[in-house]
Amino acid sequence: MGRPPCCDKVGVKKGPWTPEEDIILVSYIQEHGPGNWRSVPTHTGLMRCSKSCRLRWTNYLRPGIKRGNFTDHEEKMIIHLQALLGNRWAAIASYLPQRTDNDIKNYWNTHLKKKLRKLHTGHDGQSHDEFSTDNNSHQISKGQWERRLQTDIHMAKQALCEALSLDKPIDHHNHNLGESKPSITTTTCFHTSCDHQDHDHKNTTKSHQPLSYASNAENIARLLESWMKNSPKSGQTNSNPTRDLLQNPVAYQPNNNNTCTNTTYSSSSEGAQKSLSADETANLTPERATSTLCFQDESKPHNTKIEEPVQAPLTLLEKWLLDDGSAQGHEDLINMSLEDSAALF
DNA sequence: AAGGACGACAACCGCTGTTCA
DNA sequence: CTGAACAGCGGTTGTCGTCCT
Repeated sequence: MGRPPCCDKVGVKKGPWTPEEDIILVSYIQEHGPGNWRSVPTHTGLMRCSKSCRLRWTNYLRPGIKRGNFTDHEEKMIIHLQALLGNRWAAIASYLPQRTDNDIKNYWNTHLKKKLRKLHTGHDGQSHDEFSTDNNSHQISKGQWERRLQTDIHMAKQALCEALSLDKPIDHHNHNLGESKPSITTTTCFHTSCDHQDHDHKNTTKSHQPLSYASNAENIARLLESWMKNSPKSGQTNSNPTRDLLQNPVAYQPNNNNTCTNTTYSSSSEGAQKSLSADETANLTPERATSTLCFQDESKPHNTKIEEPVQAPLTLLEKWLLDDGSAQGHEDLINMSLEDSAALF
């Protein structure tokens, strides 16, 4: 009955990951793709819990992750999305495909919370901080839940309508939906979202680099750099894929690798997609649809169920999601003042 | 220069919903 | 149908680096 245990707690290593472990993990995922985390520790010999492996991959090693400084644009996105969605970091992260929920959460807790508190204190001299859950949550909770309920109903209706209109032509921006393998579009997608996100931040050089696996190679190169510093000789134990990767990262771009299919790698950015419901996906703007659809995860079967709707019932968000001229809506959202977003609650 | 305070971030913990044997 | 394991998520903690006194 049931499944075999995930991992026995005895002898499981904790704490920071070493570069060696990272490389082992990446090598393994290179060959087998993400997913089936349970088998990862046994197959790799890593003394880590499968959960830890998954987290390490999703939060740090997977392709397409942008690390380091958040741009103003991203910052504004986070602030407004947090106002709309609350602390639903995964949902927020789905709007920032290159950032992980953990990253966003950390950034919020360390930077933005403070920044906003300061800003609010500066405004009227007293700190009524809607972002510290203590003060305001009681006041807003009722209305918030009512709105959420309304949205749930609305989204459910919408999903039903869409489900019933089967002959309805597929939305122009969903042209990728039927494709089983997103393939090289991953790169394109990243470019698209990059270009959009960094519209006004052209001096953020890294974000314009080709992403797909190259981005991961960037990660690996980084970790290897420190690894080499620490223990140069241990590199000899690497598996071939890793060495190949290090010597020729381009060879590990999805198209060039037989064992690692396009799907495997483009799918590995599950975090980017995971929180989007079918509805959301269906209503995405072209660029967002492209950038998210190519993150379909093979390890995570197509999610046909209706996930929880975005609990941002607000016309602005709906407009953003639904409008043909979504770019404008997007900008509206970004340009919305903090007071506006706070006023939504 | 020392050490305490603080900030940043990676990783862990615990809970919940889903999947599978 | 049941229960164990998986996967995902948000909150919290631990550790390391930097700043300040």
